[in-house]
Amino acid sequence: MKGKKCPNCGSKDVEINRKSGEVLCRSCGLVIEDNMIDHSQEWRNFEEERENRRRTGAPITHGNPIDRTVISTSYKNMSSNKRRMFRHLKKWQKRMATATERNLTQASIELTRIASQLNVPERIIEDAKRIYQMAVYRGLVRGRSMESVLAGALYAATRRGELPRTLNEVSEASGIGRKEVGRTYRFITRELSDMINILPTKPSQYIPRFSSSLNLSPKARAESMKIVKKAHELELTSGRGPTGIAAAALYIASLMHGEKRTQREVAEVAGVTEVTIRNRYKELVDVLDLNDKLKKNKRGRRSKKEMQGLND
DNA sequence: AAGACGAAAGTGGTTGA
DNA sequence: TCAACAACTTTCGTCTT
Repeated sequence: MKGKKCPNCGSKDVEINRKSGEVLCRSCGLVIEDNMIDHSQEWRNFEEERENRRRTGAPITHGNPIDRTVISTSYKNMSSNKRRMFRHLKKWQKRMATATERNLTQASIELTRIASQLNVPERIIEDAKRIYQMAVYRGLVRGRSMESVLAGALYAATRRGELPRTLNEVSEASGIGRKEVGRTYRFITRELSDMINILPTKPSQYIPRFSSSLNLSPKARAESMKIVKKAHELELTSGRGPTGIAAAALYIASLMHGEKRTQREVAEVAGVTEVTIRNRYKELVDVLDLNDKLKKNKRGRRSKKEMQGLND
């Protein structure tokens, strides 16, 4: 399988996935060949099928059939009728291909805009682009807005890149409702599960970002990391939302080091409610035996300098 | 008055029959 | 396909600082 080029972007960086029987372009995510598996597509819509195909442009399944089946340019030995027909098909082929390209260009611009609000590193933005492209080539955007799929792709990419943003954050940056982001995220990751795999996030992945949003000292941050680690060892984390655990750990750490933050403040940053923090807080304090340590610092107050830091 | 606490009812997703 | 279920949210009254 050497010398293969991606018909979409021309890159020679092509990968063969033996498990799924697909040939995948590493640069743009296009599935070039898929001989073994039939993922039955959603765009089959019986009555409306014919209409839909025309109205929505290229009937792109995973692997763009237009790129795979290049209509011959040799018109020899054809009747003039046939020739006309073939020229017609050619024209359509070109149109549909450029429509997809335009869509991807537009998406790329939009994605950059959203991502810039979240301080996401370039490599994650690129990953999100690739995920979006795969979604497009598999027809997963149909029935969804481009923005919501982008939001889902970006959320997925931040998780893959081990720098997860919360659903709240992605929702705010993209203007897509939080539930909607979650739904599309779940949908596209399920549909693309053979190409991308996403591990559950860990509370520790949120600590650095949250603690800096809360202006906590490095000492308090290290403390919260310790708490999270212990919680993990004691299996207090399974089935719980990782952001809630991170939030509670930060809250506890803030008390222990005399840098008290209110539950409200921590909840805001972590995108959970105070109730959730209280629940995790209780569990953590019970199991980790932190009661006496907390009592010592109960009078901890903020310095003026810290207050200043919060006002920007 | 602000923050913390906890009960109770509601939401949306997962799971297993 | 449906009901049971767990985690989380919303709302609200009460206690604490």
